[in-house]
Amino acid sequence: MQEQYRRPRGTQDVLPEASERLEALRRLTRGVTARYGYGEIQTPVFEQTAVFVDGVGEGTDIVQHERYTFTDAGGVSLTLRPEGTAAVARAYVEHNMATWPQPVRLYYWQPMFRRERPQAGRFRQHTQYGIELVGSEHFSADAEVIAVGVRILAEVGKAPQVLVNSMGDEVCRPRYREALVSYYTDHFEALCEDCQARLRINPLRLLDCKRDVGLKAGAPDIADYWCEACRAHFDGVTALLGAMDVRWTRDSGLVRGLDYYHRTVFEIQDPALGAQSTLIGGGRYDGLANRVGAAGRTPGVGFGAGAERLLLTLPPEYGQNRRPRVFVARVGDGQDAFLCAEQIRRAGLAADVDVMGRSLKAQMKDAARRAAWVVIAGGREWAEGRAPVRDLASGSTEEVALGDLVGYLAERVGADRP
RNA sequence: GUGGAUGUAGCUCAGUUGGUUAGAGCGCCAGGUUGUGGCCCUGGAGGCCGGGGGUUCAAGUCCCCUCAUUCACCCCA
Repeated sequence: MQEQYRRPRGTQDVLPEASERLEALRRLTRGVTARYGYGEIQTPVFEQTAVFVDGVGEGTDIVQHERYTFTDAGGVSLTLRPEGTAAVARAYVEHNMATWPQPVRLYYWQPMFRRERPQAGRFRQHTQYGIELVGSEHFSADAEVIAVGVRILAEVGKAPQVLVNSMGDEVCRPRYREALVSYYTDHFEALCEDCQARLRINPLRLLDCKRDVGLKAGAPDIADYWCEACRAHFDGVTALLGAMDVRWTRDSGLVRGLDYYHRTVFEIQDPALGAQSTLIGGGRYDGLANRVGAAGRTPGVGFGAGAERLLLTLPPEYGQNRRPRVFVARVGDGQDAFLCAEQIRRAGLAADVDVMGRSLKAQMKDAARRAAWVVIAGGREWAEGRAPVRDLASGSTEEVALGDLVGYLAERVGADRP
């Protein structure tokens, strides 16, 4: 086959079935989030490039290699949104949300763009659902955010395991970082190529190495370097998780790649996904708002969840509640059928009608694929004020007076009406 | 960006040591039933065998390049 035009690499056409799944998930997240008091925010698909460069951090992969950046006709550098938090922080500052009653609870459901090499569960455009709890420094805010993530997964039938860690703060992180660098510098020769680079660029990520040759075990643990405040914060968060019966484990190697993270970081994974196992990832970002122009200290916690990735872990029937529809089959010229379908729709039910000019037999065949009930319009019975209504599941046909037709169908299609 | 695997009909695949007009199942359309689906039967549409180049009398089959998909690394949702 000759295909001249193809969708860009790593993007997807969301066809009706997938669309329904996505929409079902969106409804679910919206419902859960609303119960926790979060309001939706929608930010532009693109921002001034500086929002992400300053917000996410110059040294991160996201801004270094994965940006979709362009210059518009006015010479302004714009970047397609690669992640949600920096944009929300920008909006928080721009709209003076610091003057709103604190904390401010926001959630978003938006497409994100990163120029990565696609693979299972990783796309160049994906939909991310995320929440941000801005304005509270208290550990219970972290626990609430994690609870929302756990709740979402529980509602789709998962019993999630939460990985938590603390990256420390401006007091203790530098001390730890120093210890880590000195430890790995002593073992420089044993490090893989990537890790030798990490040592310079982002030493904390050394802990992430998957080709570790046993160095990790002897590496200093950040928990031993936490200052009193960070330790208390971590204990507070995990105590609340425990009290909620959330299964959590501390992962001393869990570090997130974005510069704005501070103290709590967490991930919720699903091993079914292979390499891209992180369903939800997030943490606390107390300094972020300042990076994008906030005057005072504006703490915050949040997470992002990949919608398509989450869908990959759900059974195919998720979100596929096929609603019974009514099919109006045509006998004769078709005007009766066409108008009958209109009547049914006006009553709030879903109805299909043949627009192919097919034979009755072909219409029946078609109806069997897309409907649960068939009304035959325009024939002998119709002329006498009745219509045969066939139940495709049982195969039985009943004749219904035209005046009662809509009511008859409404009663049977009932709760399944769209 | 790096490495591996895979590209034949809408889908899943077959195509023998390179050899005439490239096949199957499912799906789709129509007919068998001038007014009735699911089973069955018959017929039909639909392929420059991902693209380009090369070797050969001859290439879906061999070689090179390229593009795409996919898995892993990297990174992340």
